[in-house]
Amino acid sequence: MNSRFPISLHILTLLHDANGEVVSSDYLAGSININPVLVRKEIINLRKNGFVDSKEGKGGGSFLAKNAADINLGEVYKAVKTSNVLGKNKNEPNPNCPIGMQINQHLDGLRIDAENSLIHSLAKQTLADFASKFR
Amino acid sequence: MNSRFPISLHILTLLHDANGEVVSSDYLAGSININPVLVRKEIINLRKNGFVDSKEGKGGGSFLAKNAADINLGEVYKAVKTSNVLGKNKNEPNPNCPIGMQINQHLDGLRIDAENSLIHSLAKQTLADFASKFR
DNA sequence: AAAACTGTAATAAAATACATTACAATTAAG
DNA sequence: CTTAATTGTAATGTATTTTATTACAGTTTT
Repeated sequence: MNSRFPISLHILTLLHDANGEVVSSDYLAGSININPVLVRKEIINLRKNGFVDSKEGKGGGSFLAKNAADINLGEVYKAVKTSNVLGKNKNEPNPNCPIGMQINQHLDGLRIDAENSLIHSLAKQTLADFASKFR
Repeated sequence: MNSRFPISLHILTLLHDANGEVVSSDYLAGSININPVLVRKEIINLRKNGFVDSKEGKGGGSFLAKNAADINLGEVYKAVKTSNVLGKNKNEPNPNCPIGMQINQHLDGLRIDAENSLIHSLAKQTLADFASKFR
């Protein structure tokens, strides 16, 4: 598992806190404690998903592109998710085994349900809700 | 993300299918298409959790130690889970940043809820239910 | 023109996951 | 009582994924 979700949410929370002011990738990276290049890559994704926008050049940086109340954490999860929640074996199971030949379709069923529950749980909170927990 | 959940569930399904007969790690590995040593390691964990038992020596192998109707998939998940569902950054966020200093506790809150939903979703099915989908 | 940024590619390092080899210990069966 | 089949386990190697680093072109502000 990578740490894209915590990183993205950390970025969004900092941007929310900045109240519309642009924030540099160096500042974000300093709070998260990771390399600024990773932050910029993650911001590309957040931008692609319409959560943030950025300004190039001196004094540039990123800022929220939507109201924090209109970003729910389920959407954030969907925007960053790469791997399967339940894990996935990349070796094909034995097609000559009656169990092996069918298991992937049944595992997929489980995964879809599990992922929906997880997203549903996250979607109960917006970025505004999450940010309001900080004091 | 590793593939311990699919591997464990595959093992359990095969053992269920074997109707109490012992099944060798070589046979299990052949259906899953992974190395038998990995299967044996995974079986150690399944045994530790009371799901299976094994017999050493010639003609040995593993078998279910509980009724398949008494193993729910949420328990299986809990038995194999290693990583955090939402991912976790192992670098400590900046303790001098008001957001950085508090974010982990709030991420933990999210993770607990998300993980509970996921486990709850899996717990709707027992191994018997899962195995009954194969035909 | 200089400075402070973003965007992006390329490469390296570190961490994790999986595979393989090897062999001792156990058990069954002739 | 020897052989064969199996588990248990350690040690090591390989592949994959994740993160970090370096470098620099392009953009914008001052």
